[in-house]
Amino acid sequence: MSPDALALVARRFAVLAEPMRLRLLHALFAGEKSVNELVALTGGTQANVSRHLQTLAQAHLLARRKQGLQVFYAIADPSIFQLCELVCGSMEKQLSREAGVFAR
Amino acid sequence: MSPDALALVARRFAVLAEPMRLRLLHALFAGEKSVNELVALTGGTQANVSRHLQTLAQAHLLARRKQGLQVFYAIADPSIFQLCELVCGSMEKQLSREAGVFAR
DNA sequence: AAACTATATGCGTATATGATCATATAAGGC
DNA sequence: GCCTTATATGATCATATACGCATATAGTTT
Repeated sequence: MSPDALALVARRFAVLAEPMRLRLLHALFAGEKSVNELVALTGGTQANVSRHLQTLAQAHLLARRKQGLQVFYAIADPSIFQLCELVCGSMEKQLSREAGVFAR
Repeated sequence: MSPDALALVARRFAVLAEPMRLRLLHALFAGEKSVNELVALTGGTQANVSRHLQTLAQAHLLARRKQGLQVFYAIADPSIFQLCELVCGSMEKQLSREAGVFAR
């Protein structure tokens, strides 16, 4: 495994390592949304949401589509879905005997 | 998705977002190894390797086994293998037309 | 017990990155 | 052209964390 490849994989994980970005991805699971919609759905500030969307787009996880005044973002890398399933599944197992954070 | 759950998933990704930790996981793909072996394999300092191993163990990704003077670490969460396959596969697609970082 | 080996940890520093505020850019309506 | 709306970005601050050095702990050998 070359150092370059390692750095790229690490970067990919780092992009996924922020709660607000996970919130945004989760909100986009249902389909394409505008920045304003995402601001409303996540409860973040406009500036912060915009920045995180840019981070996700630069990582090629989101696609950006401009239409008039609005910018629409959508999930561009379907492997995200499997990734989340995998991680959530693994963590449910780990926490199965502890408090039911994932339960409800 | 509760904020608690999001924070936990984000934490899981953060643990995987460091090149040295990925190096250690990669080295452990072949099976259990002592800290000294991992120091030799990764080229890191003993202190740094020890710290990263602790981080991975606290995240329940590695199991720790003490035997005499040595401590052996091994992959405890098999979902790691699928995770890496998934991410690497996704990135190969993304980079397929660019420089062959993953090629060789 | 003293010396040695393997591993872990406290501390200081450098760097990265997230949040906020204010402002800039871009596009549409008047 | 001017005003409004939607989004992006520059500057700053606060926080997190990786690394290196030195040292502590645990276990072995003699």
